[in-house]
Amino acid sequence: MTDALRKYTQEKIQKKDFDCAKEYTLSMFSGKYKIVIIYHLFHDGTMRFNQIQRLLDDATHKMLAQQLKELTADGLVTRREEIANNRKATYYSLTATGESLMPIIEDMFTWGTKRLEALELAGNFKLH
Amino acid sequence: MTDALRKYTQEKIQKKDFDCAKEYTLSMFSGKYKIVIIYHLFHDGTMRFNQIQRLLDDATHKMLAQQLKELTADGLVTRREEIANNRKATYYSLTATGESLMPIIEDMFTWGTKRLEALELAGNFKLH
DNA sequence: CGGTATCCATTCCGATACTG
DNA sequence: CAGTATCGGAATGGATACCG
Repeated sequence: MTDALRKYTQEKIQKKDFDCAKEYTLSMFSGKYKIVIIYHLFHDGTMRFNQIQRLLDDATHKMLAQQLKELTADGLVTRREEIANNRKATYYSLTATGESLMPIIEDMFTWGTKRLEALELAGNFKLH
Repeated sequence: MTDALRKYTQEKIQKKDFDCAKEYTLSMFSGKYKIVIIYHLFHDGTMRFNQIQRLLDDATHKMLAQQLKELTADGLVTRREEIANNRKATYYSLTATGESLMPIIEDMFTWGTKRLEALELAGNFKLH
C-alpha cells in the first residue's frame, strides 16, 4: 500500500481535502528503503547513487531509482548531477525538510528498540 | 509493501537479527487504516467492529478485520467478545503499547500539517 | 554511472458469499 | 454482528536489457 498511500494523499490534497496530515507524513517515508535512505543521508551526508546502493545491499537498481525519484519529488532529497570525462555522477542530499523528519524517525527507532527488548525479555521470540 | 514489511521485520527478528528497529515500528502502523484505527481508539476509546467500520466509511469488511487481527497480534489492540441473546459484540481497545505509539502519530500529524501549510503557502497545489 | 522500459511472478485488495 | 474463504482484477517489485 506504500505507493497507494502516496497516490491517495496526493489526490486528497489536490481536491483541497487536507484531512490526511498523518497519512501524508507516513507516505513520505513508508516507501521501500525510504527510511533507511533518509537515515543514511542524514548520518553520512551526501552520497552518490551507487554508494547508496552499496549500503542497501538488497536494494534493486530499479527500486532505488524509483524511491530516490519520489523522495526528490516530495522535496525531502535533492539531486545534483555532475558530468566529467563522459562520466555521470549523481549526488543525493537531504533537504531541510528531509532533515525535519529525523526526530520522528529517531523516535521510531527508540520505540522499536524498547519494544523489541520488552518482547525479548518476555520470551516472545524464544531467544534464550 | 505494507504486509511485506511486516513479514520482513518478523523474519529478521526470528533470525535474532534485531537491526530493524525503525522498520519494525513502521510496520506496526503502516497497514491499511491502521493509523486511523489507533488514532480513533485513543481519542474515542473502546469501540465495536461496526463502529470502527462506520468511522472508516471506505474500509472494506475484509480489510478491517484483517488489520484489526494484525493489530491484535502485534499487541497494540485487545479484543473482548460478548455474546448476549445470540448476538455477538466484539470490543476493541488500545493497549498500553498501542497508546505508547501516540506521541509518534501526533508528531506525524504535526509534521504533516506544517508541511502541507508550507506547500500551500508556496502555491505548490495551486489553491489560490 | 545513472535512469528508464518491458516482462512476468507475486502479492494485494475489493466483491461476494458463507459460517457461528 | 463478526470473521473467514474464494475468486479475479489491479498493483508491486524483481530480472533484464537498453539508452544517455
